[in-house]
Amino acid sequence: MILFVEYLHEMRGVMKEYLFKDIEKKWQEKWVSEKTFKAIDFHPTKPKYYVLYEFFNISGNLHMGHLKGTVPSDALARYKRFCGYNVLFPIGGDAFGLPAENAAIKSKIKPSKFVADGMQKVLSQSKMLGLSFDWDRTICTSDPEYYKWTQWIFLQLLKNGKAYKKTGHVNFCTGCQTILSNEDCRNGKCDRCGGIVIQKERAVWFLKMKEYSEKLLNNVDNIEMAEHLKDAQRNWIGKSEGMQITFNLQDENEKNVGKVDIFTTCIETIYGVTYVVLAPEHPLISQLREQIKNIKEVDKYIEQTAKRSEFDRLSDQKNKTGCVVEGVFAINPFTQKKVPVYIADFVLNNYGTGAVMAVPAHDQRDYEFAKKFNIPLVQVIQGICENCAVEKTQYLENNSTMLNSEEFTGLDVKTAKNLIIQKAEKIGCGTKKINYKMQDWPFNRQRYWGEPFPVVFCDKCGVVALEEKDLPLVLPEVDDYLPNAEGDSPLSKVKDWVNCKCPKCGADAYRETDTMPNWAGSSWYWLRYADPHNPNKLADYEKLKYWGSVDCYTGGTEHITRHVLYAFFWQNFLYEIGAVPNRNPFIRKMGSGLILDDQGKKMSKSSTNGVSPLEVIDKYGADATRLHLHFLGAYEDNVPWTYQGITGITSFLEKVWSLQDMVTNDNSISKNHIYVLNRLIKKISEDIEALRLNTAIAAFMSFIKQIKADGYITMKELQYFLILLNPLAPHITSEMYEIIFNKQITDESWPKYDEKYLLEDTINIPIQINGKLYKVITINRGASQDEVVEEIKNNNIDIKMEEVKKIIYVKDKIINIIK
RNA sequence: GCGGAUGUGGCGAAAUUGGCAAACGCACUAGACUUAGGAUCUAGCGGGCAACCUUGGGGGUUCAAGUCCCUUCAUCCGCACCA
Repeated sequence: MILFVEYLHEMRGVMKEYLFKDIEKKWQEKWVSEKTFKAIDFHPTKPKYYVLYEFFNISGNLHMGHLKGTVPSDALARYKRFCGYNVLFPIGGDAFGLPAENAAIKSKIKPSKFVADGMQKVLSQSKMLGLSFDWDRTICTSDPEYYKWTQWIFLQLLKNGKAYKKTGHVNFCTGCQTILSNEDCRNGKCDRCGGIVIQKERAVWFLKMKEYSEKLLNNVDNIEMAEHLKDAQRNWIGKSEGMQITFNLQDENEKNVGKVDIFTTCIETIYGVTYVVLAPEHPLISQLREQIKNIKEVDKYIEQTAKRSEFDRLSDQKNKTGCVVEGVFAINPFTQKKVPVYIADFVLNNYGTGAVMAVPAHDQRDYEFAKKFNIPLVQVIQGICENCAVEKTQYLENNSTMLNSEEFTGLDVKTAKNLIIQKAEKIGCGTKKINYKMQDWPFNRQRYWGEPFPVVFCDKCGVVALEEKDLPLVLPEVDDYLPNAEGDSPLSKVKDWVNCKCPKCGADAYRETDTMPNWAGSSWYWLRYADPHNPNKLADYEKLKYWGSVDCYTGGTEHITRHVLYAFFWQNFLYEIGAVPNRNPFIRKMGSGLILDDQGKKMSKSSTNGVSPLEVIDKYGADATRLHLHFLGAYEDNVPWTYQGITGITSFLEKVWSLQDMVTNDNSISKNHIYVLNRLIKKISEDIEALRLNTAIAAFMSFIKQIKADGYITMKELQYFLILLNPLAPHITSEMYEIIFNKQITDESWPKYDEKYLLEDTINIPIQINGKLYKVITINRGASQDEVVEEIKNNNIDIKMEEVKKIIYVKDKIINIIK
């Protein structure tokens, strides 16, 4: 065989050394300057494909976690381009809000400067990874051109009654000096700074997210995503079906003094109610001050509760506290019997109605509380439990018999439940009701670095929205932007900015001095990429229609119950006001695993255990870094970072490079390689589509092994191989393609495999005897049982056919001989 | 407490519908080439001298189980007094 390499050597001199630094730099510069990966709006022939990676949080350097998500999406984007798609693969920076501001404060640099520098830094670092972003679409949430539209969306929310300001009890982070949403709190601590979260009364902007619960659940159903992530979202939204029941309230003299609504999912236990509990913040308390005989004691308890941090309340679940409300009784609408009323902080004011009917015989929490306060219990459903309640799971599972429940006594609980519901509806004391755990979204922060609210407060006109033409309302540059101890926004000190004229009546007015949370800008950014520089609209409707929903969205699983739910909410809203053409923002969401350090701890920007990707790139090159990290484990799994094994990757790349020395001038696929090559095409296509880079890399290695053993690769085979490998290792393959084929690899298309070359004509088939492996023989594919048995005999395998009871033969798979 | 996952060599990990467990790589061992080897190449590499045994443990279904069912243990993650 004539080695093509001899010809090549004549043409271009001997094969050069693999100098990854020069090669990678060359291609990275070329891709940027030639705009190789520009997405074309309304491409005349190619179908669109939208790959999105969560944009960078501008609070530090690129870290390993970013590579975990960006590299597979980059591979997918490159693969889809080869497949003939017009790919949109954009990037940007999430630069407003607490993370960026806290990082800026820490490094003692003004947030605006910190963010501008940070943006440049992460963009240039992602260029060093060879990521194929469309750089012309880069956005940054703290850029006025961008946040103009964040403010615009807020205005639409306000105009459509989805935003309201209300004084309420909210999570307040003692570290960040600002209110937080429920989504920002973990175990009573701030998710950003780890500070203790307490409850504070404050005037807060809320977005009516709760109203969207059912639509969000619908989004969850319609997204392609790992089931456990969907569960996490459904769990967060927390739909539960039950009844809302009204209890009348009486004073000591049995005079009606009001009523209280309670929510229950266990109406079947209505005859077992022995007390009612209100949340300490429940408005009835202040309404009934005159009737409450121990109001001092009650006030004291309420005060105590307010002082307790959420963390204390949660860590003290076993030890229930409460206070009886003397002088007020609740009347069970089914029995007309009166039961005492308590307040206790285990009842949450923001769930259901903030009041519960307590059934100590059938609810463990009620049981513990009743025991502590010596409240009697009445068992109404059969079941055995010593020193505990007979709970729902038990009695429903056994469909137990009703007790002490008037006309329902003796029925099974499932039948009784339905009849009790009917009775409640008939006597008019209750209706079926669905409750959601998810709350409205507290949407302001008392911090400097965020989108200013486009509203003013006017003594005459109240809350007045700015006119759209006056957007963006630019955040003023100030010197003193640190949060203060009172938790007021730093903007309140900027008098000439705060004081303004009412856009409606022209009178003196003042601006909202809180800013929007960091989640605001990220709740719609994927839409902006469709039309990132449009000064007149958040994005042109036709362009939004063209680019459609994100086909594959990659990013961290920690955002599943926050960012992704906010994204659903805003997209639903924007769809309803006709601003966007789809209700579902994302078709498929892939949650990436974490990178762990050698202690098994998460490696992230905030921890000190991080290994910088730049350090690895510098030492081994971008292609090697990309391959190594993804060879360590599957995309959705957590993987421990290690340098161990990176030599396997570098020697693989050396072998790839040395294919130049083995290429023949044959422009067809050789017989020896036809099956392995076709299988490789299939494997790589499927693996990239599923973001399984680890097994794809293994397949490339196996292929190379075979090529090395055979000592040659044809031109055609090498061409295919380089295209297949390009999405994972773009630099080396681009360079080799140019050297050998004198063409640009990005102009090529993805090789197709032929079904008929996936299976070889002869196969190895294991022979089992009584289910145990005995020997492996080689037969023709599709051989019949008789032919296989014949072959076994020919192979001198010691089986006496008269002893054989049964033969189980799975064609082309296995033969099991039962003796 | 509720929900979810994971458990496979010395290590990272593979394994369509149940069908040859350990692909691919690291580490390790031996050999070759070398002045040299942290380079390269070749071979070996779950355990056991063997028959055989082996996917956290125990049980089951099946001709056949890492995969399905029951049970149990361990680790990790999410939610957490949600009425």
